[in-house]
Amino acid sequence: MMENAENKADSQDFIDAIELMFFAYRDFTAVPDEILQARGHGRAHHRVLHFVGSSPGMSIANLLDILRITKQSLARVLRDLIEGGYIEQRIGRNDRRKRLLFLTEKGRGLHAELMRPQSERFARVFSEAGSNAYSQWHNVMKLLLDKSK
Amino acid sequence: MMENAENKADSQDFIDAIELMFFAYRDFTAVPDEILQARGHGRAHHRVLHFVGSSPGMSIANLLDILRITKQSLARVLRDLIEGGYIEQRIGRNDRRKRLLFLTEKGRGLHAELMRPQSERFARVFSEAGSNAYSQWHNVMKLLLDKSK
DNA sequence: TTATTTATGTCAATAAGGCTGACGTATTTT
DNA sequence: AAAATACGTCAGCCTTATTGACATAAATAA
Repeated sequence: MMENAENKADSQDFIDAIELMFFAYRDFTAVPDEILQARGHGRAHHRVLHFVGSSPGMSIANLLDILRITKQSLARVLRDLIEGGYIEQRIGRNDRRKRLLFLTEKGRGLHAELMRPQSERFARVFSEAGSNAYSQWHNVMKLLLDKSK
Repeated sequence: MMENAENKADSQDFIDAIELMFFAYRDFTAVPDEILQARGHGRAHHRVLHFVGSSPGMSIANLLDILRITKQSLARVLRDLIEGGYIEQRIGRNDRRKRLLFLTEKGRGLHAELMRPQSERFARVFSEAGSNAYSQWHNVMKLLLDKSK
């Protein structure tokens, strides 16, 4: 590893990085938030739709693990989505205690609508940033995660 | 190393990127959230401390612009921080309507305590990710921001 | 000088989305 | 048969956000 002072992130860079996390997340969630608000849902609904959409058949416990919220908090959002016809539950075949979650046709429609602006944003960003920008960015973001949990 | 011959981000990569934004932000804010909760504050207090700390002397309107919340929302948090002795207001010299915000000594202490785990996290990440990881990551994050606002 | 705009403060009501605690039920595991 | 697991639900509370209305002081425009 090069001890090149110019290339090395310093403490001002860390402050900038902290702020970038805030601004990027704020702007990134703004468009789906608006779409959802118009339908009477919120960001919490988006997250559930997203994870059920990208991992169909996940259990409640599985989803709680990902979201790191309590089952009481999830219950309210999930009830909205089930009553609204976006998500359906099916009893597990192997373990009949489990309620496996799936998007309905309507749910897939909303999920796609919410994902589109974010996918387009990333498509534009990675196209502007150059050919290997994705793998570099992805690598840093992965390292930011808590692996202990 | 090279799994993708074209090196171009595809739609599965965009889904991964969307999830990385969620997980990275969740994990990134978890440690300061715990520190603050133990003192009876929340994430909103952190944001105010952070921006006042890194731009001393900013006005209320300035801070509202950055946070994109209403003044009524800010008021509660700011009152906590002023009454708790973390932030002080000084009347603007040029424009006496403005209330310029500064951290007190106590505020700088808490600010540093909150920033430390996040700085250390970034220091570790960028050290593991290689010498030019910071500038690449930074570039992508900047492109993610809404420039229109 | 008077009128208006700007910067800020504050009161009241409301909502979303978290939390803890407690209890119930069905199902699986021991 | 007993215990653990997966889930549902009721009740109450907190933080952080919202909208709307109104007040005050200071700067700026007419």
